[in-house]
Amino acid sequence: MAIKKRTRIQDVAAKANVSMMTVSRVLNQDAKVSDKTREKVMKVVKELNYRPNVSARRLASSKSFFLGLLYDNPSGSYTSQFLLSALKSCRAKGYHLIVDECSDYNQKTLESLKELIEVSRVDGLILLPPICDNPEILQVIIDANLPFIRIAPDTNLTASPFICMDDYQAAFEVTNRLIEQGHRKIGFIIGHPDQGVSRLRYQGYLDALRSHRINVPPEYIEQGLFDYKSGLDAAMNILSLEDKPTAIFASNDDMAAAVLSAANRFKLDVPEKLSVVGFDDTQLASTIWPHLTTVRQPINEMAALAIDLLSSGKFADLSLANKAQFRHVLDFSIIERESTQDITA
Amino acid sequence: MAIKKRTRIQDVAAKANVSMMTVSRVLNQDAKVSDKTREKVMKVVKELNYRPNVSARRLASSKSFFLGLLYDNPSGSYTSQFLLSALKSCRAKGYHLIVDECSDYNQKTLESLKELIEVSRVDGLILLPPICDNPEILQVIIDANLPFIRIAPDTNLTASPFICMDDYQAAFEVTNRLIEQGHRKIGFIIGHPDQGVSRLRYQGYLDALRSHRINVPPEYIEQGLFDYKSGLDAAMNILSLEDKPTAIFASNDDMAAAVLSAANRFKLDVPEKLSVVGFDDTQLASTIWPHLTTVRQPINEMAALAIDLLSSGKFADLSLANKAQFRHVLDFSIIERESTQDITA
DNA sequence: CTGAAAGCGCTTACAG
DNA sequence: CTGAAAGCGCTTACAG
Repeated sequence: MAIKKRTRIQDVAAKANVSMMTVSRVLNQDAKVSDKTREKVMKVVKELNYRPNVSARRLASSKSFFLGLLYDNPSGSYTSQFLLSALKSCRAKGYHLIVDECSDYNQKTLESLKELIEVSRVDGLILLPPICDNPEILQVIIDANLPFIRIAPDTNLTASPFICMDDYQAAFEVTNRLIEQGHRKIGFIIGHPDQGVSRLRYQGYLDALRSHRINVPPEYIEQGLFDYKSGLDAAMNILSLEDKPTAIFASNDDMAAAVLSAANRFKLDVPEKLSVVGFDDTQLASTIWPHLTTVRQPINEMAALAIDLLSSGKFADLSLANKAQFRHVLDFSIIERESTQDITA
Repeated sequence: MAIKKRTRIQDVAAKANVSMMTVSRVLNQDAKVSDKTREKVMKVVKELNYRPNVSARRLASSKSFFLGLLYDNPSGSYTSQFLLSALKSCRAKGYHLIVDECSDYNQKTLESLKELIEVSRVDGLILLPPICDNPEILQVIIDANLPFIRIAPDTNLTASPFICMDDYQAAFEVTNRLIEQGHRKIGFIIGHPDQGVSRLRYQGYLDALRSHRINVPPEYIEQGLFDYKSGLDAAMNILSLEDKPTAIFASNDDMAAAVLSAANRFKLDVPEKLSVVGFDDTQLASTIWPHLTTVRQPINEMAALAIDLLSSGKFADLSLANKAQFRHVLDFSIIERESTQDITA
């Protein structure tokens, strides 16, 4: 089979009657090209369907066209969904994503990170929660003077631009929704104490209750760890109470799934006897029965934005001074499914 | 901050008193180097912690050091687990993985694949089921004369080396286990008809019953599609029967989760009144309650092996003549959890 | 078995 | 605003 030669920058230059340099400048958004030349070049680029050779570009330039993604928990569907989106965005932008797992945080993690910076020479880094709040890791990245973006960070909010959703508002609204549906006795399972979103969701829940002058007994509130087991323990405690709540809001879907199981053990039909709300809208939410009412996180959008910020030179301008570019709060939505019910009737 | 210069092949060559070429040969496993020279070079490589620059290598050589992964279903935890492992293995071998989604199979899919081959110039491809059985896709890859490995293929078994587990044997054994536990009335939910593993699992179930001379009424067997909804429909049908089974074996975990929900609706306690078995040991299996008894697929091992075969030059030797290298059947294991119970007592 | 030269396809740095 | 030269760090192809 004859192997088709890939179009090179030279081919474009020849056909457009300019030098390679000019083509290179056009492609790299260099300002110093006349509009006329730029258009001429772009026309040929499209005709020839030219796509720069990433390896040559990487070799010649100071940029590596690698981006790194650091994550903690490989099993979470949050992580894998984010990863898939990030991979897709990177490919579209001619970058490659290097993924590094940082669970079991230890000295090796830091060495692995340093290798990512020094050997792979990533141009930028994305940190998922909760690794994005680890001070030692942040310090290494800051020392290397590397651009990085954090997803839903909790601390050091001025250390880097970050992307998040309004966890507080989402929890507030979904709690409000339960109240609208007639619920007054609403239990809550708090998320993992290491994650900032846990506090935000908890506060949203509390404030929604307060704004309706609803008091909730302390036994209705349990600490969880974002996993199924902790959710089950918490739910068993709450549902063992003499005076049971009519609804339980769990800080993520995994724990909400556990609430479903606990309700089952207590022979409490969901949603007839107990409404259950989760958070995240992971795949689990529409896998278990009844399907969970939950809050959808814009995971794909977060990933795409992170890659976009890091790959487009925009990052250089970012600073605390430039607030608008610094903090990105994306929209969530509340998904009502079969696990909640209006009890005003 | 002073940027540390990366060690280059020249640095190694200089320190080892040989030419760059010799270092290159040692690193690329070229046979024609004396043992003495090889050792000398390797010693320096280790001392300097030299790691070749992938981009330079890629640019100079005919290999791209890119591997492609084609998958269908992005939401399956099977897919994401495979992906994560493959990513890890690739990085360890100096390769990069380009991931391409082929769901909604259409003309665009083929074009995207051609781009992967012609523009990205992948050195090899991994196909996940069921895309690995698509004849048009296979034809494109074969025409391009590209090495590829399929995971759990159903058809065209001689078209490429493949990796799988013994789905038949696993289904046989897990059904046997149910029989040992006293179950005689065992329902079954078949997997998606497009996937070869569905038939293998079904056959394993049938043969286990037959080997114990157990007859099962046809109403105990339902067709599913590997998703929750189809599993729910199937389970509702089976559990609506007057003479209910004491156990249901679903062809994957998602459908087994649905059986749990259906049992719940019929007020059948699991495992007291109904034992439930899944397949795959995805995260879901240990998330829902009760935790599922299921078959663990060696997903991580499959991914690592696929990358290993494609990245090590071994592939060139592979052919039908070399059977041992052609068909890789990895070990499974049966995981017993809380969804099954012995009823002989 | 080992090496000197050329080149992969880009960008950097310097000119004009 | 545009271009000619040099070089990124490797490997291929050719010598010896």
